[in-house]
Parts: sequence; C-alpha cells; structure tokens
Amino acid sequence: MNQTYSINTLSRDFEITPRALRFYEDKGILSPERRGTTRIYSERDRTRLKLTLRGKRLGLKLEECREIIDMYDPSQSDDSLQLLRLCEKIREHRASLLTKIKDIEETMRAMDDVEGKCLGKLLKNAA
Amino acid sequence: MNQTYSINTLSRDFEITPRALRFYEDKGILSPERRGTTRIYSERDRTRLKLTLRGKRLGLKLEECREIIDMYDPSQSDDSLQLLRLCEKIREHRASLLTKIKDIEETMRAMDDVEGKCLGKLLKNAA
DNA sequence: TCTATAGTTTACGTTAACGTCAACTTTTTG
DNA sequence: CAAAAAGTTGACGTTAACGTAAACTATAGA
Repeated sequence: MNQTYSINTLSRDFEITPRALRFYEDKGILSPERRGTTRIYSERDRTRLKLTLRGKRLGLKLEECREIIDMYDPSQSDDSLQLLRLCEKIREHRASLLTKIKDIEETMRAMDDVEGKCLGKLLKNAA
Repeated sequence: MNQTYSINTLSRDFEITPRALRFYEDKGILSPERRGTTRIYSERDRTRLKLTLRGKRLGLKLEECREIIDMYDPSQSDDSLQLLRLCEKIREHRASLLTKIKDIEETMRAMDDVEGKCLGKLLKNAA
C-alpha cells in the first residue's frame, strides 16, 4: 500500500505530459513529496488528478477544479459557518451540473433527429 | 416572421458582448447580413448562437461547436458517403456526451456523500 | 567509470476566446 | 438639425493551459 508514482508513470497512466503535472502542481492542485529533487506522487495526488481531469472534461477551469476538490477533501472543518458554505457550494455546483445534463439531453434529441433523417436518405439511396 | 435582431439586442438576449458576436462571425459561426455597414442577425443566426453557447457550456471549443452545428444544418447533401460520415460523427459525439454523463453522475454521487457528512456535522453542532 | 535515462528549473512561445481602447461613421430622436 | 445613441473597423492586451527548447543534475545499469 501507500503506492507512489513517478512523474512519468503518472503521466503515462493518465495520458498527459509531465509538463501538465508540474503545471497542476504550480496551480496548487497536486503537491507531491520530493526525494531529493525528484517528485513522488501519492495515492492522494492520483485521486486529485483523476478528479481534475474529470472536471476538465466537463468544461471546468483548473482553478474551479481545485476549488471543488479542496472543498470535498475529507479535511472538513467543524465550523458550522464553513459547513453551511460548503452546502451552498454543493447546491450551486449541482445546479450547474443539472444544466449540463439538460444541454446534453437536448443535444442528444437533436442528434437522434439528424441521424434519423440521415438514415432515411441512405435507405432511399440504396433503393 | 423573419424576425431580425441588432447586435445589441442579440447580445442582451444571450448575455454576451457585441464583441463576442463579432468574434463568432470571424470564426464562421454566424453570418449576419448587412444593412449598409450594420449587422442584421436572422433567426438562423440566433439558433446557431444558441447552439454555440450550449456547446460552450459543455466544454466544447468554438471550432468544435461550428463543426457540429454545420453538420447538423438542414443542408445535408444526398451523397451517401457524406451521409455515412455524418452518421459516424454523430456516433462519436454521442460517445463523448455519454462520457460526460458518466462524469456528471460520479460527481453527483461524490457530492451527495459530502453533503451527507456535512449535514451530519451540522446536526451534531446544533445539538 | 562512463553513459543512457529520468528528472529538474528557467523561461519564452502558442492558441483560444474574447476584453479594451481608439477613432470614426451612421442613425435616431428631441 | 444638432447631439446622443448605436454601430463599425482596426489593433493591441489578457488569461488559461500548457508546449517546447535549453541547460543542468542525479542516478542507474553495462
């Protein structure tokens, strides 16, 4: 356990460049330890990276990814105010995700429509 | 019918700047007519703009938005090869949307989890 | 021990998607 | 008809997210 990863291993695993990993570190998303000068990524780094890339696929900025990942980090304080703020953030985030789902659904419908017409024409052509 | 829109009207309607509209034109997404030197946007432009913004919300680049919107434009040729290519494109696009849905679902689950813990702590605090 | 191999830090370059003037022209309206 | 409002074309600036090249350093295997 306590698996660790080199920068090259990790970059290969996720099909990104080492440069990107260093960049994410610069942005405060990852914080690998060092053995001498060499970066050692932990399982936590790996998880945060995974979440980051997921966020990116959904069109989030790195900064937004970091914010969200930090919030969801199991280091929640016990302060009620902070907790309420977290709930509010979650509410907002959920809303934006619901919008995205709507967008996707509408796009899907349009695609089905176009595909239908497309297949219709192909059938005609084949006849 | 045959509604038309000025650049300011359209920008207000969609809450974007006139600059953005001109930029989209530059990128070949919109192609408003001109009355003299002034841009006149048609219903078609409006639709394409709507689709563009939807694409953006899903994290697509403007270039990708244009590609997709152009494909789905009701100006489909009758060439079987072209039609098959369109079908293929649709398949790819659908796949990427499905990935996004997966991403959203996983994110939702994580959020529910965090929210649960959050509310739990709040309850404790209130007790 | 010598040389690949892996890794590091600067630091400048690039692309996307506009923002932000500046300097005019055109149109609308009191 | 004069002044405000709306619109236009450059053209340079900006931010995000890395790419890329240079110039080293550290380490590991033959």
